[in-house]
Formats: sequence, structure tokens, C-alpha cells
Amino acid sequence: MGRLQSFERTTVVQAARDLFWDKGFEAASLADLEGATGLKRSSIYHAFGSKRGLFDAAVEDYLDTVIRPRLRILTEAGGSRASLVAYFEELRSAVHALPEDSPRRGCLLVNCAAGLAGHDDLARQVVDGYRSELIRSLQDALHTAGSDRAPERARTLASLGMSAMLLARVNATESVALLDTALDEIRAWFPAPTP
Amino acid sequence: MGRLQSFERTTVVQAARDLFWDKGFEAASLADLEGATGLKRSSIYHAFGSKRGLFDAAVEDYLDTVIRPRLRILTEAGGSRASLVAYFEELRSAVHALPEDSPRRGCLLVNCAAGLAGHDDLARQVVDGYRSELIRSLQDALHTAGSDRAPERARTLASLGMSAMLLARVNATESVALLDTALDEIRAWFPAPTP
DNA sequence: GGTTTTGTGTATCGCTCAGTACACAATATA
DNA sequence: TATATTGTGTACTGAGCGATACACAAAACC
Repeated sequence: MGRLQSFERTTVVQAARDLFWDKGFEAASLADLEGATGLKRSSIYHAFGSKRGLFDAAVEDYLDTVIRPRLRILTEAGGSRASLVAYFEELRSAVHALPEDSPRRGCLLVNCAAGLAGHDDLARQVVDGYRSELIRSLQDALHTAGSDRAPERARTLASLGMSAMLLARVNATESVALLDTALDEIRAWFPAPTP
Repeated sequence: MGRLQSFERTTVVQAARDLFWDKGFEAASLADLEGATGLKRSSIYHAFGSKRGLFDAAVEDYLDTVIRPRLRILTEAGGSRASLVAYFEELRSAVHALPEDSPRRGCLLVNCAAGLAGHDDLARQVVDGYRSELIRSLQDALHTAGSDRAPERARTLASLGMSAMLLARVNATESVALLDTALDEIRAWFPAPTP
């Protein structure tokens, strides 16, 4: 064969992911990416083909390591009410715990929705896929929790979640308040099981 | 004095506003702005000082001509239920009526929230000001409509509105569905007056 | 009408961007 | 060990960016 890759692909992709998460696609320059990943651009282009190729890999990693593990809370354990609460408490603690200037505030895909996805069909598809997966998971959880009006309630909860991500860097307090509102709604819809 | 300005300031600002609305701050280049406004860059810099100065003027115009007229629906006429319905029907028709590729899809400020406002304190303040004004107007309308839980309901409605704007370019159908959900909620909270 | 003051047009600045050319380094195979 | 193959480092490209310098145009004031 030939010389071996001297870097771990996943660590490089995750470093790039955090940079894109922080600054967005356009504002993250190749110089920034070199600094964040420790790679020279020759290696980046050799391994990923283009800035966009690295971004797509970063988004894929984001879906695999951030989004889907969270959504799994909603579907696994068949928990319905408990899993809805757990999902929003997880989001809440993510916004609440991170420092004000953390590069990982908010949601990479929500940020894309207002940026790239406005004029890029591929990005649009990825964002819309996330949206539909989120709504479907919420709807399933609501349905097994015995809710009538599951579709409307799923849309309401999804909106609260997306808006909270949108506001995470603008006003963290209000972002948390939106997630608390979601939790209040869930608890009002499904009275707590008395222990 | 001296030579007079040969252009109408408001028409120039609104042309720039529509371009920023469409492409965002960074992606709108000065060449684009020259094309959209019909001005040469010397005139732009003379009148607005910088690209950012023109952007700030565009945001101000956006607040004056788009945001505040809509919010006024909520506060004037003391309509409570009727004004809440009117507000979301106005949003709904804006998303529904505009062609898929309209530069005016979505909300300039919501787009800023995920872009500029992530790292620019001034933009953050503007976006947060919009958010608080929106929530307050909704809360007032809900309060005069006789709602208990006005704060939670205001947050829920604001989330549905912001998410609808966020998704306007990603999935217009779903964007409208979110606004319909808001309308359903309002109608469920406040049973219709029988004629 | 001359002068001063202000708007506009042209041409260009320095810089950063994404992407590339190419020599060199390293390792698997023969 | 020789060779083929692949990864890495250096240095660069052309294009586009925001911003500017400066000459010229036009209108208000004396």
C-alpha cells in the first residue's frame, strides 16, 4: 500500500464538527479548521475532498453522536410520559450546564436551517429529515402515552425544542424557560403516577 | 450646502433589506448590494458608513415595516382572542402566499438569531428585543382574553411562530402546519363567540 | 458667477478565502 | 532492499471580499 494515516478520523471530524457548530459553515475558514483539527489542508483535502465534504462528515457525526442518542430517549424503554420528560430534561441540562460562550451552544442543524439550508437543497434535506424524525419520535411517545391530539402536541413540543435551540445563544435563560414550558405541558397532559 | 442625494433613502434601504433577508449578512456581498440598490459603493459608504451600517438600517426598517405592524395586530383593537387569531392568520398567509423561492421567506431576525447573533452582541440584543416584544404582546393579548397561564401559553405561541419562521424555507408545508397548530390552540383555549 | 460643500464614478487597495501543485516522507509489498 | 503507493508539509494560485483614494459632478450660498 503506502504511508498510513497518522490521525484518528473520528477525532478530526469531531473537532471540525465543534468548529462548525460554533461558527457555522461559511464563517469557519480552512485556517480555522487546520487549527481545530491539527491537520494541514493538504491532509484535509486528501481525506475529505473539500470543505463541504468535511462539513458533511461533521453533520453525519453530529446526527450519530448528538441527535440520535437524544431521540433514542423518546423511543426506547417505551416510556411515553417518562421518556418525554427525560428528553426535555436532557435538552434543558445541555443548555443550562454549558458556559455562556461554549462553542456547543444550540443546535448545529437549527443553525443550518437559517443559514445554508436557505439556498442549499442538500442541507435543506438534512435539516428537514431531522425535523421529521423529531416530530415522529415525539408523536410516537405521545401516542403510547395515550394522548389524543398527538400530532398537534408533537408539533407544539417540537416547536418549543427548536425555539429553545434557536435562542440558546441569544438568551439562555429564556431558552431554558421554553424547555420548562414543554415539561410543564407534558406534566399537565399526563398526571404524574403517584409513587 | 452642496450636491443633493439622487436616491430615495428608504427605497435603497428596503432593497438592501430584501437582499439581507434573502441571503443573510455575510453572504450578501457589496457587489450584490450595488446591484440590488442601484448605488455604487462610494455612495453606499458615503451614506451608511459600512456594510454593517447599511445592514443596521435594513434591520431597523424591517422592524418598522414588517415586525411592528404585525405586533400591532396583537395590541390594538383590544381584541384578545380575535387579535391572536388575526396575528397567526397573517403569519400563515405570509408563508403560504409567497412563492417557494421568494427572497422574503421566513424572518430576517430569526435568521440572524442563528447567524450573526451567535457572536455579535449588538445583533443578539436586537434579536432578543424582538423576542421579548413578541412574548410580551402575546402575553398581553392572552391576559386580556382571560387566560390563566398566560406566560406559558405566550411562550408556546411564540415558539410556534418562531419555529414556523425557521422552517419557512426548509419545509413550507410544515411551517404552515405549525401556524395552524397555534390557531387550533387559540381556538381551543377560547371557545368561539357564537354569532 | 465664483466658491464651497456634498454626492457620485472609477479604479484600486490589502487581505482572506477555498482550493491546488508539487516535493518529500513513510510504509506496505515484491 | 527496491519500488510502488499513499499521506503530509510548503508554498502558492486566482478570485472575491470589504473598504478606500481621489477626481469629477452638481447644487447651495456668498
